[in-house]
Amino acid sequence: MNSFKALRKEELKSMSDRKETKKFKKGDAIFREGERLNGVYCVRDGISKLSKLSDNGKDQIVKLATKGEVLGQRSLISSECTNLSATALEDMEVCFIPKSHIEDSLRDNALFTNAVLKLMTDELRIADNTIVNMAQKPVRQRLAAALLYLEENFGLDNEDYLYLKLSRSDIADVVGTATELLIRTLGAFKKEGLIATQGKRIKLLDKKKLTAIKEGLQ
Amino acid sequence: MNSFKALRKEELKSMSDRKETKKFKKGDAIFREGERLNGVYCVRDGISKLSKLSDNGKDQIVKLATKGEVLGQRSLISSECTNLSATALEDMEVCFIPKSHIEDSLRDNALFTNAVLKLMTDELRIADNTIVNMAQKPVRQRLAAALLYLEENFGLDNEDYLYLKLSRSDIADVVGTATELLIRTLGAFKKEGLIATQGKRIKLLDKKKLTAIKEGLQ
DNA sequence: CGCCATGTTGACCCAATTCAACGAGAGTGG
DNA sequence: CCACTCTCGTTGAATTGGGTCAACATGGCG
Repeated sequence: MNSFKALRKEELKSMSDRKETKKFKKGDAIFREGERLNGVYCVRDGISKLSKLSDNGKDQIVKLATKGEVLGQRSLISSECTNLSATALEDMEVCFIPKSHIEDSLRDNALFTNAVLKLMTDELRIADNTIVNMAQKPVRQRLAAALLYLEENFGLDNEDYLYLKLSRSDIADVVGTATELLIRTLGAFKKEGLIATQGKRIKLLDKKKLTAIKEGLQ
Repeated sequence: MNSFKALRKEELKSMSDRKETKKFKKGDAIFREGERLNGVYCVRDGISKLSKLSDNGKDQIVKLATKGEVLGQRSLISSECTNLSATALEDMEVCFIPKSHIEDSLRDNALFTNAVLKLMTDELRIADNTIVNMAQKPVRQRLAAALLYLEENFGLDNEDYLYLKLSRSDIADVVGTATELLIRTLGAFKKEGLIATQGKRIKLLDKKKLTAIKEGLQ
């Protein structure tokens, strides 16, 4: 899933030479909506959220990006300001790859370009599906989907709780609803025995039923 | 906006030689969600909708594609079944370009690949914005946005009505709501003097106010 | 220990869906 | 040319879903 696998050895070496490794603390902004980037950020460790502020002042999380994923490539390819903000959800280690490197590889390395292209088409498919979900499905279904997604992509900690500990309001921003309703819906899931919570931590107890809910069968 | 501009003359010629021109009548399916395509469709004339069926049985229109736009390239690049259905909204003329041609050009013509890549990033930005709108904005705002979009992209007929005459339920599928609410919201706009209607035809009367509504200022 | 951010709950209100009914135009077959 | 039916547009009323505001709890952290 990492387009950088397609880079030739020399390119990789040349990138490693020049790359800066930056560290971000939990909560730090990697970049903000509307900034002009002069490179991309490749996540070496930690998890970040990509979000966009709506007119009404609320954030919508569009994507969660983790190790190996690249932030900001879109803005770079279309040479526009960033459409999204990137924020660290954990302490992160990120390496910065200057614009010129990416441009060179896009021009000279067809394998790389095709890998990026494939990534984009995958993201586009996901985005289309998300549009349908947001437009057509109630919060209960979207929350079930989000919880399963969090387990699928970020796994569990050593006590079987979801590894990624999002704040309630971050989960609400993923689902696209108000924090209060998110909490109430989590409460409903708990009452139904689908999840358990301890503080902000969440454990999935009945993935079958959650899947059924996600698909609108309950 | 057309990635085919980046094709070399020989490629274009070779494509023209082999291309089949297909005609579709209003309402015809060009392809359906889940089909496997062995080529892409380039719209020569007419307008089509790209839509996806949600679990709950309702359609969501994700994109409207018109002259010069290409349908099905995503499925082809990621070699998957189509994620969306394409349906003719008017009588259409479409030319089919077989898979092998696209693959050849993606392999050999970096200019073409980069053009497609740029297209994808643009669509991805639009998709992200749509996600935020669907998740965060009420129907009234989304409808105002949709009407302005229809004027912007498809223009007016000779009586200043929106050129593209969508059925109420198609507009509802663009906005992501039920037909009844769509009609009521149109009614509200009419009462406020923002639009006029004659049968299914719609005329925008006050684009400033519509823009304000779209942005959540009213 | 106190403070501030976050989590939680209740109550109220508005937005949106749903079901049901009716009207109007567009074929279609008699 | 007229019923006939079918789809589409429209309206009403009932119900549910979701958002908002306000209050209060809790829990890390200086």
